[in-house]
Amino acid sequence: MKNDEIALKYSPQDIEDKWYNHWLKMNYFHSKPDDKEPENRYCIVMPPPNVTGVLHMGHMLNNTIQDVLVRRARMQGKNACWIPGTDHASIATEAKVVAKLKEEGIDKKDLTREEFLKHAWDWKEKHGGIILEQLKKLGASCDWERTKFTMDEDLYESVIDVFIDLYNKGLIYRGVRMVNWDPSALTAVSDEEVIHKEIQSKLYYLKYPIVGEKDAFVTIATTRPETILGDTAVCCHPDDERFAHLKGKSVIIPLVNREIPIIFDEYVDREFGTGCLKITPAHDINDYHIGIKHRLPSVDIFNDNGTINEKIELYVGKDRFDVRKEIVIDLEKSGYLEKTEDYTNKVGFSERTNAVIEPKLSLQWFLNMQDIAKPALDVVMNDRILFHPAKFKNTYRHWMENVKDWCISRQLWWGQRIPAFYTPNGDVVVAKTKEEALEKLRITNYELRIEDVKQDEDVLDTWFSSWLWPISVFDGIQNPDNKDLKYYYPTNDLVTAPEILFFWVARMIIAGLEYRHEIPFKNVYLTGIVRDKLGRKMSKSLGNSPDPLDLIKLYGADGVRVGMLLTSPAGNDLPFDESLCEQGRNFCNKIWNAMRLVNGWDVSNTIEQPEYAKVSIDWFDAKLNEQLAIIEDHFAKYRLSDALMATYKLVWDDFCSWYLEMIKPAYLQPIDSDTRLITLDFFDKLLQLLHPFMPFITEEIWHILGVDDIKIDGIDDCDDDIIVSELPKSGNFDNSLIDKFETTQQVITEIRTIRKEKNIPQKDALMLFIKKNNEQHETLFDSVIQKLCNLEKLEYISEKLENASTFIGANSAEYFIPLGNKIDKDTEKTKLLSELKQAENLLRSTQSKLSNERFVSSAPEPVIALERKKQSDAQQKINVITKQLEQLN
RNA sequence: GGGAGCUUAGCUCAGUUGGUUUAGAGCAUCUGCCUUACAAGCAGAGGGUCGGGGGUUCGACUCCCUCAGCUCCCACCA
Repeated sequence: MKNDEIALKYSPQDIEDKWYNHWLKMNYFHSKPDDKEPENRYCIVMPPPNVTGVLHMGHMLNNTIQDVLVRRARMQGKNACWIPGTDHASIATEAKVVAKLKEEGIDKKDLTREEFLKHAWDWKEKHGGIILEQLKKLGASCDWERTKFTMDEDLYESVIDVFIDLYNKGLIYRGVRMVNWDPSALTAVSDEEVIHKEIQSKLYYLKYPIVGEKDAFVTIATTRPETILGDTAVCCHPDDERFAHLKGKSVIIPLVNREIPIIFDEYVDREFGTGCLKITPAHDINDYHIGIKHRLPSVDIFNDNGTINEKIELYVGKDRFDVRKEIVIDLEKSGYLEKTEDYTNKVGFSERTNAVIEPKLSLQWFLNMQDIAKPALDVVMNDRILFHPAKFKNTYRHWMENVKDWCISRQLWWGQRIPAFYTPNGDVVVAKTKEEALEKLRITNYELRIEDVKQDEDVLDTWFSSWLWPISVFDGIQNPDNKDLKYYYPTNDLVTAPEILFFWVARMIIAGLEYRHEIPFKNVYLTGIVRDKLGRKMSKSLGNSPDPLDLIKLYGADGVRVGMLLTSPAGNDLPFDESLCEQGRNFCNKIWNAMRLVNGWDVSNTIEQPEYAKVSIDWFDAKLNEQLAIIEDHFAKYRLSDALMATYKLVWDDFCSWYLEMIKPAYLQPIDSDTRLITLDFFDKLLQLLHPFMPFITEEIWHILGVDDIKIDGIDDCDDDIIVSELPKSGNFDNSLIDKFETTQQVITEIRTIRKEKNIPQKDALMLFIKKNNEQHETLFDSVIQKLCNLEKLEYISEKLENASTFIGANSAEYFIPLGNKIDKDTEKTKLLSELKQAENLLRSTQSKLSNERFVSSAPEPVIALERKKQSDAQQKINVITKQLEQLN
């Protein structure tokens, strides 16, 4: 393509869809098992986003990282597979569906389970997968043919099978748990849906008369006086001497007039309140456990809607808050209220209805985690699974060592329904179908009919399906020997957020070890949270999150990807700022313009390769290989931001600012063909290196600079797309070349500074005279200095030059640029004096070290040698400066 | 209340088992340039007593103690 056909600025909108469709058409994203060895296979399973969700910045970061990893693996010749999918997210999705129905005037309570699920599936069909379509705009190279959904038939069945299996192993049981009951919505809500707020409330001190002792009381403090209706004991600390005399006694509940025992338990905090606690097992989880320990009865005082139930003889049918007011008055009247104090405590509110949450005991399904968690702890502690960054190992261990049983039932309809079946008299069996359940139940009750059998109404926790994800996407639960599973499992990398380390990552490891006897992934890359400038988490409810698709429109997908990755080392939060995307876009444009430069050259086969081009090529070749090794190392350590930054600097600074300036021919002059070819080769390698980060622009430029004779669908040379090209590998390089050029760069910078100070335009040629003061002086890059600084002459001299601007380079070489009357002795002198001061400081610090006996005797030899070299360098420099100063005077 | 982590330039972060410089990078800032690849740019420059204090050491951003501030996780007190 000719330059006059190429846009002056990179325009992502024109090419992104073109290339994405092309990649899809060529089926590059699709992977199937082949005969490659395990080390040449690469697989990531995407953390499935909520099926009805829309793309937010967190997804952008997470999926950009995965795409970088999978594209790099693909270019390393691995059979790379990235499996996408969505999660049914039972709570969130059900809430959305309920809200949508409400808008239509439909109340969930008026629907049957089947009717509701029909609505939910309709919603899923309509909105499900929008998020996956959005990921395509980002450039995500997922194997879309393998897209899964956690409620797909096979994944659904896998969950049921696992439940049955764990039940049969005796690991799943039913138990009582305190749930967060929303008396307004009449449902239990999850911990995540409870908002804790600080509330100004009161602490009521109530007097309980002691049985058999006249006018003797024990005082307890409570924030919820209405719950005395459900008291079944009063509890003190066994070592608390104040209450020692109460052992074996009992008290009367005020107003209720029920006698309850005084018990002793170390749970009680002696410092709080009166040191004496009332026990209400039905309405507090701690009280519940104390109740079990001390075999106390449990008195449930509330109806589901938060009113007092009929079993309680007082205040029946009245609301809990009304009762609180009334009971305080009644207690006071009867003389049982000792005092009230202001008190601040935290109260849970329902996120959905804003009702005060009532802790309520209920029967739930649990998974015993004790034994199955152990191996999952080991594989992380012994580094079979690596966390990036490793600091999360601590948090993981802490959790796994204190693991609690997992409550896996949820009072919802959207999800995998628990395969437990009940008879009218309360017998329970676990079975795959109702028919199977009936069969089992008939063993003891052969008269039972199918309509007598009722399935559990609850569904399983969403995580109980996602913990199987790395296995179930391959149908590995139902088909443990299938080819895909054997090929791709264990997967390589998992990219996710630290917030769900326990909810999800730990449980996947547990499931992997339980069902495959093998870890599910080898590396876990933990991303941070995307925050706004004020440090707040970006969220839809705060409205502080930009729409990722708008950003892509503005800056291009590549620009946004670079922006996301620039400041997000693994495990660190990402303080997002749109200017980061701007930086990404600017980088695209820089690469684009470098392409326009290289693409626009006329080539000559007759002119010889200039000396400056030869050395420049040697230098850049060394630099490239040096940086390739560094970038490979960054990737090996999962330091993606560092890898990107190293690439960024290699392209922008080393290639564009130095190399291209060094080799580019004068205006309208042709370039020799050798230099052009090698430059194109460098460019290709850089594009390949950039491709995982910036897939679109690199594919476009790859084709513009590539051979352009074959065209398919208007696209050049289809067999040779960068996405499937072979990534360059680091090779040997001459390190001394890099060092030598570094001193050259310093010389060039000094000359540019002089030009700037003296206001000499670049087009005015200068003369440079150099006085070597050391045999080590390097002349290799003189031709480059001459070219970049526009020197008409570069000459070595043995005597100092007057009326020249001077500076001192490496090895104390003196550089002179004759400027005639432009020289101002005073400024030259100040310059020299400040350099002298620096050199003297260095000399002093080295001398003090070297004169220290103990330093010389205990420091290792190389350290001392270095110090000696610093000393002699400083000394030499001081001598040179001193002489120059003498001449100025 | 328990646990983990963090504190280096205006911002975001590197700094590997203490000794490669006079502690680095990107962005931002300042100065000069519309120099025919690129003003979404070029060239140059400035900026840090490495949170405070103490200790170990010939030598500390790096190791130990202590104080202060911030963050996250878990559990929540009637």
